Amino acid sequence: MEKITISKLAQLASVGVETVRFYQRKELLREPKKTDVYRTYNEEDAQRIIFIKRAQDLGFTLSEVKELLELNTKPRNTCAAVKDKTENKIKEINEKIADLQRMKESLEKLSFACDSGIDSVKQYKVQDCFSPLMEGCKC
Amino acid sequence: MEKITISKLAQLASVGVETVRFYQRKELLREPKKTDVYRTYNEEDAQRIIFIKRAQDLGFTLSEVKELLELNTKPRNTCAAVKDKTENKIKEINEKIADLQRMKESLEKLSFACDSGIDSVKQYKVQDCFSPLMEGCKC
DNA sequence: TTTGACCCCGTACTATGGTACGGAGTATAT
DNA sequence: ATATACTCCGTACCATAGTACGGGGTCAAA
Repeated sequence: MEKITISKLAQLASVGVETVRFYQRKELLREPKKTDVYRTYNEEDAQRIIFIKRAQDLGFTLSEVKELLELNTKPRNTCAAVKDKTENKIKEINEKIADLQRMKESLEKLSFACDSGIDSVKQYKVQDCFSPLMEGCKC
Repeated sequence: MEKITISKLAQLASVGVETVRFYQRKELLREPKKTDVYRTYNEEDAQRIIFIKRAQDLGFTLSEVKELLELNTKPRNTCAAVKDKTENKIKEINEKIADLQRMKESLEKLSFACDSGIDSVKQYKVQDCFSPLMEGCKC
């Protein structure tokens, strides 16, 4: 098995070398032991970076991702604390999904309006179109 | 009806005055006519800002939000073009929802593992926990 | 042994989305 | 008429998430 250098790791995880170094500075990724002069990584490191990227795509910030990653790796986290944080993240995700669903419905309405011709689209103002997003707003 | 000044607008939309000015510079918000020396806003301006904020929360960048807002306001947008952009946004949203759903399932697994006690949680490594997120990855 | 590709490290620069600051004018209440 | 609160404008600064750069060391093949 070949040694995984930083550039190989970056390649495996589809990020830049600088991004790997950046994640290490931010303590999102461990600083691997230097067997000789150079750092040697393993597959878990690659998986970790891929995880970070995915979570980021879902709208989590790097510090939130860090939290997620630490949920079950820090020994001081009691079972209850882990469950608590996890449940909070689930709630956040549920809210995001609900918002996206509303947004989607609005866009579908707009798309449908497009089928009936330009005039009906013109009548369909932004504020009307996205009104489900504005629910509960009294301004 | 009272005049809506910039600070009132900011208050209505729960943002800072500087944010309003920033959105104007970015052309996300119109520069209102100055009836006298000061700018006077209306309720639509407030709704627009609230919309921007909501869309942002869903993971849209300001330039994406701008696109969304321009979907049906620019007269040059033909019906077909509007529909096209709209459909693309719907696809994006569907992908985001699917990702969030997977993430949620993973977190629910973790939460469930917590119920069985600390040992099973400890055995539940990050990479295992979030494995649904890693599907289709061969590294 | 030298050339090219890679590594190390620190520092600087970029874009996004604001936030703050400072000097000047205006509006209003006392 | 003067305080103070608000407006205007430009510019500078901040955090986040990288990206680039430059000077040096190392390694492996020709």
